[in-house]
Amino acid sequence: MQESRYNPGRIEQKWQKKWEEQQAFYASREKDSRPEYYVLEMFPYPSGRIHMGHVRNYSIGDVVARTKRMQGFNVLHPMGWDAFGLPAENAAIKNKTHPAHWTYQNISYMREELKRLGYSYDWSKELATCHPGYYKWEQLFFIELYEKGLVYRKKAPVNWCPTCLTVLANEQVEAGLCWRCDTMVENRELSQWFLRISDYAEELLADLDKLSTGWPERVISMQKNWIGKSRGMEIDFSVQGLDRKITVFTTRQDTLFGATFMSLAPEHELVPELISENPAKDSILDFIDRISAQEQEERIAEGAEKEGVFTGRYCVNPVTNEQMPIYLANFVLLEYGTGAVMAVPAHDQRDLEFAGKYDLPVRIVVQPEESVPDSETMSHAFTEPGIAVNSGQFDSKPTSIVQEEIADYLESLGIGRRKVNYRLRDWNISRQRFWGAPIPMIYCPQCGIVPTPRDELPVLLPEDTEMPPDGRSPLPELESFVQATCPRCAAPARRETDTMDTFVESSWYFARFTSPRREDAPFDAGAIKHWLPVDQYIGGIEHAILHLLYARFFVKALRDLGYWDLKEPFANLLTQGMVLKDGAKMSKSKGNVVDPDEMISRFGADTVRLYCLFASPPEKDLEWSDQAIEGSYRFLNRLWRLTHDLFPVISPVGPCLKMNSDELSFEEKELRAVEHDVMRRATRDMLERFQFNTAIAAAMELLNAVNQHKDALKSNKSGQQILSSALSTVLTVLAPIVPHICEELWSFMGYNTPLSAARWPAYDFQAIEKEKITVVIQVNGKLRSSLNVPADIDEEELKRLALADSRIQKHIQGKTMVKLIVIPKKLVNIVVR
RNA sequence: GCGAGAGUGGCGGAAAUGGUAGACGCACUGGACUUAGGAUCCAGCGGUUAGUCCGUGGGGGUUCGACUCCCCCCUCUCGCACCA
Repeated sequence: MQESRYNPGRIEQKWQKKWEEQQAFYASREKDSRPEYYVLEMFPYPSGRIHMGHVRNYSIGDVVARTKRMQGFNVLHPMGWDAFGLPAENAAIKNKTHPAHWTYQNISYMREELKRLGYSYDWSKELATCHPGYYKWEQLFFIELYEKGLVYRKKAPVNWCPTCLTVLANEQVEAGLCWRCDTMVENRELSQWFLRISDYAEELLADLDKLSTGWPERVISMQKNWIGKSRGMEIDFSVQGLDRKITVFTTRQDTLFGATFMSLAPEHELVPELISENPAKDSILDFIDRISAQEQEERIAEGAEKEGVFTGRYCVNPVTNEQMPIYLANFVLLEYGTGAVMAVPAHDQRDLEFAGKYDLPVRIVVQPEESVPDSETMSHAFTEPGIAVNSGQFDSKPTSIVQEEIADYLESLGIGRRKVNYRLRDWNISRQRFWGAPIPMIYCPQCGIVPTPRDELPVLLPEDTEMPPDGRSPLPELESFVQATCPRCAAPARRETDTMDTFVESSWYFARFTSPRREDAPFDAGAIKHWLPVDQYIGGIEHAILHLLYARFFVKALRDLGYWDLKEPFANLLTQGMVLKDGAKMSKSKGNVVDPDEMISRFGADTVRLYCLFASPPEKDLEWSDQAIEGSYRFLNRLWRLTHDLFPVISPVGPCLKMNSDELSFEEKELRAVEHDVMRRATRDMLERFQFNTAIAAAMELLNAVNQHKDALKSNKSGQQILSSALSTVLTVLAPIVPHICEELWSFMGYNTPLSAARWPAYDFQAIEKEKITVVIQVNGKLRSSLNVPADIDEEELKRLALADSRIQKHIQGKTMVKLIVIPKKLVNIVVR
């Protein structure tokens, strides 16, 4: 017996159980001829509880998965856990337990939370990246990449976070602060493992074009920016009195004649030699120490004073043959280009400021066409293109030409080379942490660095260890872990104790989802071919650079290891906006967190899902409102009540019922027209535009129309059928959004196959066509009247009616009609003078 | 500074290709039903008037007609930033 009151708790549990028993969302590629569709949401870190951002992300993904299924696709929709990471270590220390324990506990709690939301995941594909069955393959990739030369170890100045006690990748440093804990990052020298992502810079950049139809412009531009390609030259300058040359990178070789001094990064490798005979050596060393000791942030802070020191040496400008004093300058970065800059003060603002401070010559070599700047008084460098002057044989030519001609000239002399430079650096994946995938390398005193043999993988993370309370990784002191035998010479050796950056795990999990239990290989080749690339990827904009760039790189690197011929991981990307409360991101410190569990127990999962999708379109930020969510709850109650009220007259006729319109009454046609039009709009909004808010609005309109027409229609057979069809359409459209209540009402209406397996109906275009339509009449483009006329009215008749309209008459009387514009079925515009 | 996105009622937001601005919802107002209602139902709801006029950040322009297209400007958000 049906309850008359809407009880979300009861029905949600009921349907979740049914879906699970029936394995309704199990994805198999065997014996399935349907086209495949892979929809994936960014998997969560198992922090303990899901938050509203997850709910929004996964609700969007679930609508996509469910609509695609209804559309006849074989949908893969998996979920898993990005399970390595520092918080587990901190929690383990605090609770005197093992990070694995904390992590798996969180996973089981959060899995239940997700299940309570009714997402249509294929839980049989679930994976956790901290499981040896997962990271084993990551270790294999590491070794294969090492053997291919795409992994290397080098001593490098690294970003060290003193709070997290680990190294951070450049991408993980935001304005000089640790991305995770906002601590000021320090510079340190450490030997680290790097992935050669910079080898793929050009391909990563070029392939962004392939993504331009499926990815947001914003993300593409951020990635382009990050890769930072610039074209220019490397130019050699010989140092006077030393058999050395300094190589610079410049994009403005056309200004070479204006290069009047040289700026080096204080850490530049030639510096010791350059200053070795300088009597003021000590003060120069002091300068270097001072600058090097500066925090990264301080050194590159906006408006930081230009500072430098003269080395006492000169180099020679190869085209003017003039002496250029060599300076060390605080603003020159060792990491970019060659760590050396030819200074052209007239045409570079930084160089101009530096020249002003140290009284160095300014020589104008590019002029705008109209005016001539004065090198004595200029305060802003002229950086635009212009005409070359003071540039020998290149004079009077436009700089764009000079660019090429100087490049040719320097190349012919062998002192310069055209060069493309990228801002993208290699990816440092070493972390001095415990809770991560161990880097599978062995240090042998005789043989050096040797990979762990493949048949010894995985290098297991010890499960019986205790976390040192100071937060350091226990691995270096854990002899049972560290002690190894050299695979090459069998001598006692030591294991690498660094673990991998957790972004490595998330760089390939989407592929593992296609065959997550496979034990003899990372991927099932057939499954890869079948499912990949991900058709629709959904997640937060905060991953626009880090995660998405790494994943793209991994796909290309694994392609080069022979795993697939895939070029890109994610064909389409949807970046959803943040969930805000009181205009700000939810956070514990602000005390504006809305707890999903609490909302679910108050209103039910369907209401929470509905609100998340209705309050704004997916890409925009969503402002959480405790008041507005009640509106969503009210709507579901209305849907429930109306369906029950109509119970005596409704029957399972199917959505968008095909009927012969000629035999219907006016009201019947009206409702039927709304129904089919709503179906049309919902199809467009949900399937093509991912604008669920307007699709929901359409469903609400249809329910309003049912309510409005119900008394007139429920007394006869065809009216009842129209009502039943309209209600069925409401349920069908809303099924992907609020699946539990729709399933319940669907079965209540008498359907005996579940809505989750129903087909997305086709609407009847003719049903939408109305017999009488409203045509707007304008005079000089201003709305003056409107007419209710037959849809098939003849144009001449429409003009006649428009001109005869009394309200129109008033506006055109005594004036000359210049023009009469008729837009069929829309409007008439009378232009008078 | 460079790149991207966005400015529409009290609020969240609608308006494919230029063609009734404000769909849908929240809040609010009035009414009905009720012992009561913060439940539900019905009606109203951009501003302003006597029929009007004004309204999509501001200013120009194109057009019979502009939230939509073009130019200039302002504001906000995000990303990058002493990148040579």
